[in-house]
Amino acid sequence: MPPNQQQPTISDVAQKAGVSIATVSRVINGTTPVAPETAQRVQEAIRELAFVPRAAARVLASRRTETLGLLLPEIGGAFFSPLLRGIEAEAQLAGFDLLIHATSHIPHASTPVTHRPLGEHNTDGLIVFTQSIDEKELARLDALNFPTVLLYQTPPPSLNIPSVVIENKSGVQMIVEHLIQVHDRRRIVFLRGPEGNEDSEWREGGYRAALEANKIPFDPLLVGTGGFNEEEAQIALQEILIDGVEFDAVFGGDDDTAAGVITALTQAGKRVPQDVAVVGFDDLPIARYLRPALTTVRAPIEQVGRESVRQLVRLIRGEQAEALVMMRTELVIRESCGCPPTSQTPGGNQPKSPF
Amino acid sequence: MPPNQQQPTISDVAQKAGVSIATVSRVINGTTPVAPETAQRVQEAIRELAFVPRAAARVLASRRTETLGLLLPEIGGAFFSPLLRGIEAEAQLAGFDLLIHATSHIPHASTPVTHRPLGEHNTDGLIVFTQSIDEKELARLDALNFPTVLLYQTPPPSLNIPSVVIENKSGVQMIVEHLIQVHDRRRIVFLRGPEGNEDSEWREGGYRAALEANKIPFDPLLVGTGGFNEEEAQIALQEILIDGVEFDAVFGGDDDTAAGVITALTQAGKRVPQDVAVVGFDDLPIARYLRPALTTVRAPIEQVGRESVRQLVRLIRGEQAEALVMMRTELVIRESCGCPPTSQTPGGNQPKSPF
DNA sequence: CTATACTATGTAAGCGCTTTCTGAAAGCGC
DNA sequence: GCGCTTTCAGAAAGCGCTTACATAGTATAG
Repeated sequence: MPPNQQQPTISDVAQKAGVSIATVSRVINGTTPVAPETAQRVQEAIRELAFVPRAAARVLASRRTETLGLLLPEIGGAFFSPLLRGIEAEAQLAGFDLLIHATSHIPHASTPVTHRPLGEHNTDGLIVFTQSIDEKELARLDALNFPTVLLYQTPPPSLNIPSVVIENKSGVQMIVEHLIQVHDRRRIVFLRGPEGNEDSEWREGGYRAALEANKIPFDPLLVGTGGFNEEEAQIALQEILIDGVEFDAVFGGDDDTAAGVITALTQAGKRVPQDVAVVGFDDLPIARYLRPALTTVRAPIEQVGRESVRQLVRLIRGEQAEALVMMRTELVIRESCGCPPTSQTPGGNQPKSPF
Repeated sequence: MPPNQQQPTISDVAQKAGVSIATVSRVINGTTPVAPETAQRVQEAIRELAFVPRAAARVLASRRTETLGLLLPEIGGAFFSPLLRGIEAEAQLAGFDLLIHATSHIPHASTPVTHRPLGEHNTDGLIVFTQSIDEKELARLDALNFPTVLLYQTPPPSLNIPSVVIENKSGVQMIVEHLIQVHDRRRIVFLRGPEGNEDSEWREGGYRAALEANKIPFDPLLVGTGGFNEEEAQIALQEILIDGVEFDAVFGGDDDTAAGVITALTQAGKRVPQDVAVVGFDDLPIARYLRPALTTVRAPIEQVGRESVRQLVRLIRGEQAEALVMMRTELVIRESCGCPPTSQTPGGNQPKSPF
């Protein structure tokens, strides 16, 4: 059954403490000094009645929601754990609640435009992950001057929305040059991410730059599409194998891609890294568990999340935010590139959940 | 800068459409039939003004938030990805928004009791993950008759809150008996989860039941604490090795524990599974990547999430919810127990993220 | 001792919706 | 045509807070 007893309101507290509701409000919010003795009485009344202010009423009256919205294409997947952790932690630090919405569900045909799950009507600002809303909606938010920060995506040219991204190109260039210079690989396969994914394009840029810097011609036969997805990558690599294309290394677009690649290679009887070196991008937890352990580029996912909240909070406070924050990436050498195993404790370099 | 132009309100729409605000409200909510022609005019006005109703005002007036709250001890960690996915998807299906809050941050000393992040003041119901709030708060919610569902935790005896859990005991018994009967192991280490964790207690029950059913005496020397955490488990197992306790198998309390165990064993020069068989619980994505691939118990984490939302929605609608839903678990045989490798595609049995 | 300035608190006007109540107009049977 | 029901729409009363403004009481200065 639904809640039966009527919740206490601010008037109940006021009555009990023998003050006006304005005073109760002031005690709760600390907006205006209240005589210590009065405050004390109010606090007691609050405690005795177990009074919790109705959020909707505060929001309506104050026009502040104290809530941040996060828009994602989906919420599962290893990638989102550290991202969510960072965003949640930083939001909490700044005193904001977090409302999360995954956009990629089948929309009910009946859903009217008026029922937007997240927006200016219920949050103070929005963090928008790449590929979660369309450009039109983005333009609307921009026109409204509504605090918005993009994640893993730069704004469309016409819009002026701050964005937080990672240094894809130089990170990829580092790792591909490692394959070329340290391991003497020259026929390096690259598997792209999903269509239209900005990270993927930058990573391809890094890949090409590395080739060029080492005077290796770009060969379109060596490029496939792994969709940043393990199964898709596995299939893509199998096709390349069937086509008989020769190669001695693979740069998967991300770690999931690399995982699929390793599976495909192993199944085809190729040894990793002796026959084919494999490297990824992201340094997800699985990178350490793959055999051989995956050489990859560490992207500070949790930090990216935190940073996006920081920028958003600045926007909400009416301060200036950085137009673009690009987070440093870092080469993580393990074994799948052909380097010898390190003495590093296999299980000791990532924060883990107790569950 | 903050939003500058004033957002349109329901009155603007009413004026533009030449009707009263009541009519606009009726068109938006479909609560009362409105003449098709009038509705049309209203819809147009809404579109032209890009009107989105202020959530706070609706909530305040209607006393429904259409929002579900999720309370977690923390939000990172591989375990939470499928859980969040399930909860988010099902909440969306039921037409609820999702407000998420991780409780385990360092609370500001200044945080007043009146600023509860999630509760009856801003949600229609709460999903409470184990170890995220204390019994007192739970009792308060129960006394309020506020729709609440427990996750991975049964209610304290005095309270009557529905709860969704997994079948720990029989799952564990299956896997431990597999070690005993199929692989002839008799000295099996068990590493407990965090103090007070209910799952861990049930898993210990399953472990003991398996021993008993096979007439193997329980040996306290074989029990340690892994805290459902990779590093802690690694250290715990190292200590058992140092103590010189003899054993031929390990049941980690969960998959993370098993990962730490495998690391510790490998470092100590033990072969898995020849010298020591290792099994886990949960079937997290990493289970497939460990070498040897981890034999474990599959817990339908995503389904648990979905089910908890379903129960909660029933509660919110004033319907009866199941006092306890216990989800089936399932044995997943891979290689770490000593079984031969299967032909199963290593990368093909878990939904994965494209990122 | 009065004018001035605070300080602590109360009064009351909304915030933008939903919903109950009411009434006008239209449809219906006879 | 007359009273009845039915349909559609408006008026207005809140929902439970915040906050601008008013006011009483008290301290400070001249």
